Amino acid sequence: MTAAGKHQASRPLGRRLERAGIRDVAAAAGVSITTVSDALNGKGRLPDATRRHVREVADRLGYRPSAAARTLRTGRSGLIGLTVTTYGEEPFTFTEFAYFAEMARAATSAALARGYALVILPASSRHDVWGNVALDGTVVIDPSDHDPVVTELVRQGVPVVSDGRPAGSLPVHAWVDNDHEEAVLGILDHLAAAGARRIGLLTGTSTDTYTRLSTTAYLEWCQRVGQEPVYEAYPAHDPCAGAVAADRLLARPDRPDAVYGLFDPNGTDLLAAARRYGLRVPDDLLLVCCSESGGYAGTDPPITTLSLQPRRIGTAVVQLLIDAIERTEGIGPAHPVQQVMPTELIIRASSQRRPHRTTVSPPRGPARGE
Amino acid sequence: MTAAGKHQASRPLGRRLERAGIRDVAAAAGVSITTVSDALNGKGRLPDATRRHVREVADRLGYRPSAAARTLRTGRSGLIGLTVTTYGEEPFTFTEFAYFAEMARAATSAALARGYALVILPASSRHDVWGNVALDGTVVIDPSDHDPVVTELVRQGVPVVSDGRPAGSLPVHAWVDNDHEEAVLGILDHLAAAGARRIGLLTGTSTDTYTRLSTTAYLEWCQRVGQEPVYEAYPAHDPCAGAVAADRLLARPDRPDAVYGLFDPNGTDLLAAARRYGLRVPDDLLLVCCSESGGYAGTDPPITTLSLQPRRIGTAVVQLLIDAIERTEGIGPAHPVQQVMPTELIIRASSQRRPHRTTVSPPRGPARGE
DNA sequence: CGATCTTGCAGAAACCGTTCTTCCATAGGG
DNA sequence: CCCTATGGAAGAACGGTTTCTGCAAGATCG
Repeated sequence: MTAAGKHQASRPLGRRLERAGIRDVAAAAGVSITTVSDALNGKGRLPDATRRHVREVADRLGYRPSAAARTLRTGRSGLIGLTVTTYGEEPFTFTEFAYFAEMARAATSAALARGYALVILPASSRHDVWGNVALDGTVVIDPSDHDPVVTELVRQGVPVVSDGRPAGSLPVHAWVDNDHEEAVLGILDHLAAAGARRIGLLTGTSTDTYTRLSTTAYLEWCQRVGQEPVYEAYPAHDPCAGAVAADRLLARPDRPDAVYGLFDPNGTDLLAAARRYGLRVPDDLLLVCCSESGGYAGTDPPITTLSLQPRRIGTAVVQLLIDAIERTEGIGPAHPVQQVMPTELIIRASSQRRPHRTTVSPPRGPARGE
Repeated sequence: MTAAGKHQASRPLGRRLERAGIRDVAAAAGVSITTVSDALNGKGRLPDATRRHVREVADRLGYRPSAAARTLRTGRSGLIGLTVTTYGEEPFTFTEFAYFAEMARAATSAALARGYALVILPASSRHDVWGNVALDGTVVIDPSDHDPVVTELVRQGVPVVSDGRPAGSLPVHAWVDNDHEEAVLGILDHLAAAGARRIGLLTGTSTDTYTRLSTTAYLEWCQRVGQEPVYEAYPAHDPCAGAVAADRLLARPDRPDAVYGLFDPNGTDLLAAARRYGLRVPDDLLLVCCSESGGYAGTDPPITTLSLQPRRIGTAVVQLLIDAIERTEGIGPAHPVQQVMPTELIIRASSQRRPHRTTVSPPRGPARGE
């Protein structure tokens, strides 16, 4: 065959120094390329002797299959994108920082455990970067209303799973989120039970679902229990604005006697503001904030925090995504899979008026009666 | 030509649905594949009319060049690995967490700005993951003594730049680090100037260069000024051990009247311990810790921190790496490029004995005299 | 007017691992 | 004894891009 002849002939001169290729292994082992591939990937029908021999030769030659070639042929890169909606030009959000870090960590672990690696790709990336990397799927943290990148990806058939329920009609394949309403209601009830009469809220001005759902839950709760809402909203991506907002909240004439802060730094912000106004926590002011930072166990007083459990979420998101990727590339379910994860309220001194009275419960029985 | 004929003939049946390839664009535009490639990459000698036409057709077809194919051909993936030495099984270190997050953020930005994306790849990853992704280079944070992954990468000719000077004789292409000795000496002098008589150190048991250099600097300083060293070392990756070590340090009979903590959580750890022993900060105990957390501005009292400037380091590391990658693939300098970055001491109340006396400096002149 | 240079574009090799198809040989069944 | 089933392995196609080579035609120059 002319084609074959030409191909063979051109081989030697095209050979560069560089690493050993599959051909070299085949030649060294005295078998065909196919046999090498099959032996290394455990695929064909080969006697164990051949398999062992090929593996040994490959090892000796320091053979590493080319990731690029494999990706080209199989259409799988083993790469998962991790996207964060950005405020401003920085690739990550400042506000949910500890959250993001924890979540990313868990996601990385989970992906690695299944043989995938994570690529950090902020939504605001130059478009060419998105085009230049072959992704098997993408995790989107807190997708914004009609994220162009996400829509584009979905249109191209790339599986997308979001952390946080998608706003608008973003066609993600699945999402994972906390039950934010329930979490807020739980906190408000907790504060009310601790004796709060007027609970304030420190919230954000952005339109993401977390902020929106939490705020509405607060407003509804107020309406239900007949309390006038007392809240301050600030641009959550501005680290200084939080301190200012906390101050404003405590400076109000209708000053709350308990506050829940939606963002991580709100705990210290509020604590500092309380100190300025001579308010003792928890005696004059009960405090809770949403944070993943362990630092709140060591403040004076320790502050009750709501954990969104980013580790669980990160793991779940990646599992869902990889499931979608590996679901024979076939089209997934029409409706996105949705998974709601629990939150955890870590109760510390700042939200308990009585100074740590250990209540001994009765020996047995459902000690429910008051 | 037989070869050509065969190739052409086999084309139609191999065609799958899927996205438009470069061939489709070529056909639709009525030009050759070469022309399409050149037009899109601005490479060949083409009249602007052709270029525009091809671009337009490509746009209409929604053509996206295949990243895998490009990588295969050019040998460049546009991907940079970000590796963290791990303690335990988690992919990142707990202790330097804020540091890591900030650093990663800056590195991501810097990489993106130059058209690269970052892949998170813990050193402890399953080996197959490392093999399955084509990296143009790798950033290694805090490389351990003889990291097998790093040596392997270097052997393969992949550029490696490390954050933190490499221990042992790890053959990295470049490294970036702070001047840890100078930083520690600066802090000790600062504390001494604030009236400290016996400065203690909260340090780690691990052998990384940061811990080692900082500790030696402390010991040397002690020897120089004739102070008996007072320190406690603990496994820095254990979040609880820090609190215990802080407690031990302040429980000692030769209790220090000033402490520098090498790790991020040490500030709160020490503050809590001081509170337990009834020590007032800064009156009875001066405090400094190394941290990137802005939270220390809001503690009571605010704590003086040493910032390692992870943002600058992350940026520098990536710049160095990409320079190495793009240096015509040629062999870089024999000696690794080394770049020492400044640290910043953010002085707050915890390390100043006088309660914030605003010293008005004389109108002009080098007011240096005492 | 012929020779050389430039421009505009096409052809095909190369990249490299996987997969599809084909082929051989041997053993077992009819 | 022939046919088939199956284990074992080889060969070629494939994927999509870049890049090197090279060919025509028009432009320039002597």
